[in-house]
Amino acid sequence: MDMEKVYNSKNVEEKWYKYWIENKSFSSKPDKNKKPFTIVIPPPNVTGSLHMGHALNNTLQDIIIRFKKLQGYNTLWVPGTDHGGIATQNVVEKLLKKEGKTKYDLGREKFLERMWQWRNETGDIILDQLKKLGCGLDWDRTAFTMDEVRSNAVKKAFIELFGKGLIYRGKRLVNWCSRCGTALSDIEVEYEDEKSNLWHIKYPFRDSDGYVIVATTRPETMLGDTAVAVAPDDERYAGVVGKTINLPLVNKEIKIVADYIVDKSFGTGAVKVTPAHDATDNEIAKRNNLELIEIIDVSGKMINVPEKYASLSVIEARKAVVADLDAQGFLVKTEDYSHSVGRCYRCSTTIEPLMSEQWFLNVKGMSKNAVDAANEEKTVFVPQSWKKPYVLWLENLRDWCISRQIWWGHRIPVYYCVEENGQRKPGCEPIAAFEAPKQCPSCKGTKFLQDEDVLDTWFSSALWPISVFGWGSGDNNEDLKYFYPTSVLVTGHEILYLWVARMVQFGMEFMKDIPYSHVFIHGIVRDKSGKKMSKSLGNVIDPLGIMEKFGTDALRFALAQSAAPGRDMQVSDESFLAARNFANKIWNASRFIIMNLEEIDKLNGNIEPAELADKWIIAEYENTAKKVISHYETYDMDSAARELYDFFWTKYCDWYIELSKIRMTSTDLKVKKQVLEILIYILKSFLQLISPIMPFITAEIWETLLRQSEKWEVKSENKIIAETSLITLAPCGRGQGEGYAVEKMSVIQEIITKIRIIRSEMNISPAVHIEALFNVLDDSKEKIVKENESYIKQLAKISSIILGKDIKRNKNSAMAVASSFEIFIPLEGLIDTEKEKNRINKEITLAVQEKERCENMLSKESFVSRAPKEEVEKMRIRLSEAGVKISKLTESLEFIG
RNA sequence: GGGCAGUUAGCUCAGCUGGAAGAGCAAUUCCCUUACAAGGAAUAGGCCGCAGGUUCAAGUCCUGCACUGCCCACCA
Repeated sequence: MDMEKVYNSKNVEEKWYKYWIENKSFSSKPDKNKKPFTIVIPPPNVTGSLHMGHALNNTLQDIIIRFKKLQGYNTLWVPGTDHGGIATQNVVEKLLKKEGKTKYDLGREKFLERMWQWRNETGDIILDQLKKLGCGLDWDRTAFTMDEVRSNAVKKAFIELFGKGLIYRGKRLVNWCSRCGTALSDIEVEYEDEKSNLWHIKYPFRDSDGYVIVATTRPETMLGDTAVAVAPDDERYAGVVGKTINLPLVNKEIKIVADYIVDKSFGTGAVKVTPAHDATDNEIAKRNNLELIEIIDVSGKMINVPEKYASLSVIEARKAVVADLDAQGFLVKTEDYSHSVGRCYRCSTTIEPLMSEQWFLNVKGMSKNAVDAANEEKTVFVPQSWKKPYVLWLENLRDWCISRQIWWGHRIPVYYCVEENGQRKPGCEPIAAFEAPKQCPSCKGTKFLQDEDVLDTWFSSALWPISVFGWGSGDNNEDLKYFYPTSVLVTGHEILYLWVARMVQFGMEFMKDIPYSHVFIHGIVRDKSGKKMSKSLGNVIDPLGIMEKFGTDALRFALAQSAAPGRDMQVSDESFLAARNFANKIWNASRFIIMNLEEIDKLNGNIEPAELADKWIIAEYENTAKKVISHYETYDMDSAARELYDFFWTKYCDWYIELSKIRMTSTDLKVKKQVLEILIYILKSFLQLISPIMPFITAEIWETLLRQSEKWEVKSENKIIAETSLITLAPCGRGQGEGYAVEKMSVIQEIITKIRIIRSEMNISPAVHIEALFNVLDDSKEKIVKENESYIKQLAKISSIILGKDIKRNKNSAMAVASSFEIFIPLEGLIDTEKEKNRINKEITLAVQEKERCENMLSKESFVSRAPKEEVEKMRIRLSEAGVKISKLTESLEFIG
């Protein structure tokens, strides 16, 4: 059996993923006899390349899926990608630009061909990267939001909503990105603070002297002003409401109106109203029946304005208007001012609110259903704190602008009956249908044109949990019945509204049921200094590089370990290094055991705890397993990872394996076999428990271990760790009732530690075995030491032990006081008296502090009378132990002289 | 403006329903002890953000404040 001295992740990872794929380890079909556990992946964009956020998100999902599989569920994790709408179109447009072309040069059809070509060539890269990450996805089910099945779902959804009258067309103020040339929904706008100015402009009355001063951050829009608004209760303007103003530069008559939304404490208390280019102003206009003048067009150029400003860009117009206002004496002052500006979430271009004819989805009913589901705890948030903002958002939702003026996406399935020349016939209703209708129901015309717009990419994303199971393509869908609703959605909070809320809305609308019962919201991965990772900051850690350098299991473990639900995390090379070291520790502990199996006959799995350490490690393990399982179930991956780390390293390796060496070197193979059975039982259990986090290394060790311990006579289905049920869920039971083992063991551990300290501080070489004498202070503990002398000898390098009462200290010896023993280490010629004095003095200081603390507490009548009896008793014990310690230490100090 | 997190060792973070401050990394000392130097044994390092309150007892519960970060908002 050759195991390399250091864990080599590369070969192992390739080997096992290939094995899993070949054996269809991740595929799942409806099975009435098993409970399903289902996750659908948040589909990465086809433009995506695996970043830390993906790595975290998918590692967490994989941990859940693999854990649930161990628990015996019929698990399914559905993979797929999102076509990514604007983002993807932008990428291809950039490529065209390098060739000196625009999409218009190609035309819609050729451009889409180009898009598909690009998608087919590069769109699956991220899926391959998920394979490297070890994700147990059922690849036969790979879905794409624009493939045929998903497109059918989109059409079906649109047609249904259209039929119910929930989708409608209207001209409204929308968020417009002039670079992308499309409308955006409210949440696709990102606000960012920007330094700018607040311009104070004089608006003179038309029929009398005087003026009002308005303050604005957008002076150019004054060209489209149709009113000035003031607060109804603003005394400064009490007399002027209803008066007319002569709009400077335009020479147009506008009214002064009163509206509650105006905040009299801001600026001058008077607001210029540009209904066609500002959301608030638009509402003021509606309430006051104001005229709407569009002065900015879809390309961001000025229109319907005096000739000298026409066709200027917004920024140019701003400069010109400010200059002219100033020249004509209307500009009162210019203040520095910082305010937030909306930007396109895909290209960062400043968003221009403008009037546009778009498709909207009325979301009121759906939102209410989604809110109810949350309030009835049908959708449970982890952590719970996300429920409130989620509900609040849904409750204040405006209708969703679902049309986009781009080409890449689901074209709106609405057909218009047209004349031969392509003109829409005014009397005929638009028809929503899967395909172009044959005949117009009203005019019997046969020529149709499809709507030019495509749907918001999030429309198809919202259908994802049902479309991946084929909703919209054929009836009697077994998959949908069996797997829907899914079990949990795992996502970062940045798409809670953009995506999560909408899936719930659509799920309630089309399936009358929530899409998932749990929403597990994890944090964002940040860099070492707490900054969000981004290409522009250059602080990105590439997960692929980490996998290459430290191994995939190390990456996964490090991510799991810092993934407290709902909290952002910082990762750095050090955390991956530590995880890599842990993987290596697992590897080497296993290697030690496997090496020792060589001369042993096959093991049968009979566990017979023969001595204290056996009972202790079993008790410790079962305790750990209980906690870890509960942590997995509550998505506390960080706690699970930490618990496993601590158990394995500090309990199993540092103590149990070290102690097992006593029996391991025994010439009696029965003794050796007995301890190996336990070593392997614990190791296997541990490997299973941690396998959801570290699937590769555990699979490799599992196989090697079974091959060696059972001499290949292992049932084939048991070879694969992921395909066995969790043995830890059925503990052997030998650890039960052994709580005392933990206590007894701690007596031994304390003694060993005390001796180690002496060795370390006295600089005694580990090669030198020394003598130890124990003066028993507590009779009840004497037996424990007597029975387990070998442990002390082994781990503290003691050659012989003398145990008894009234044992006195030798000259030239070091001493220490453990809770129930005085320990003497004779150090003829080795002792450094000064050092020993210092050490004992230090101990005394600590003990005195302890004693004072206890006395203090016990002297308080309130404590003694009010605290629980156990606490008072504990304090008394502590006091007496401290007292003994001090007297023994002082005694020995005097002894040294 | 509203809401939500966080503030514990030099760094990254644990500390459950209140009862003697923990881990990893970094630092110091000693050790290649036949699983592992990607390791072992030990050491040092903390007014647990600040101020009050509840309690016999507060890192832990309550209130206020400060700072940091995030989300939301009709920030002219």
